[in-house]
Amino acid sequence: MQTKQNLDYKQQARLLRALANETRLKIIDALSRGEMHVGALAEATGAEQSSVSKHLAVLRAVGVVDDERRGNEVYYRLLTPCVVEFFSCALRVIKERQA
Amino acid sequence: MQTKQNLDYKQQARLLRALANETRLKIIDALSRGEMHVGALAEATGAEQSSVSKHLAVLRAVGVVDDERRGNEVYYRLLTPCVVEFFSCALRVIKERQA
DNA sequence: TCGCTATATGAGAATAATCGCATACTCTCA
DNA sequence: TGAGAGTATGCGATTATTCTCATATAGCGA
Repeated sequence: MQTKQNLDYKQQARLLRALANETRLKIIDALSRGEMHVGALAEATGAEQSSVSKHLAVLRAVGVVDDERRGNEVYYRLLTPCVVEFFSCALRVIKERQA
Repeated sequence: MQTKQNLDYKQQARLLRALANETRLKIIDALSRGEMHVGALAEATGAEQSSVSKHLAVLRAVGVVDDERRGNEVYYRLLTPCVVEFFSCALRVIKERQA
């Protein structure tokens, strides 16, 4: 029998994989300061539009972001701000490693 | 010029990639309850010894775990307990997504 | 030293992630 | 309806990740 625990590991890994990309981290960081549309995110991250669009799809698939079309543009926002807390831990780990 | 920010994204992504694997999550979870040697981790995770050993190398490379040999066995322990905090957020994201 | 146990490492195959380019889709406005 | 802007998607090439099996290394006790 597949335990509930195992399912959690699978889903957690899936979420972490979604976060484990430099461009997606930049996107999340940008969105942590407020919603943005795709073009602005492309500019903010320095990545191609189609690439940003794909990264956003990954983040949306795991429920980290949300999108809303307004006219021609599609605005994205961070659904789960606690994701940003990840990074304070990440920075601590990185700092400790350097020490 | 490569900014400090960009380096941070790169390192954060590296750390997240190290965490983004089901078996490694199981390992971290097991270690959060106390140090364990490789064989015990293999049994706890249900993965092969050589596989566990490689996963441990990945975690060690990013500074999340530490190892110490005692006789024939090598004991691993979690260096950065805050990593476990990741998961409360992860679970929240997953729960919110299901809602 | 020899045999045994525990762990680590290497090679190769299979799978997954990423990127760039081209193109399709969607909405607005004239 | 047609043009143009903004966004999404499909495809192929490249690179990264993961697994398994075989082998190497390290320490133990006889």
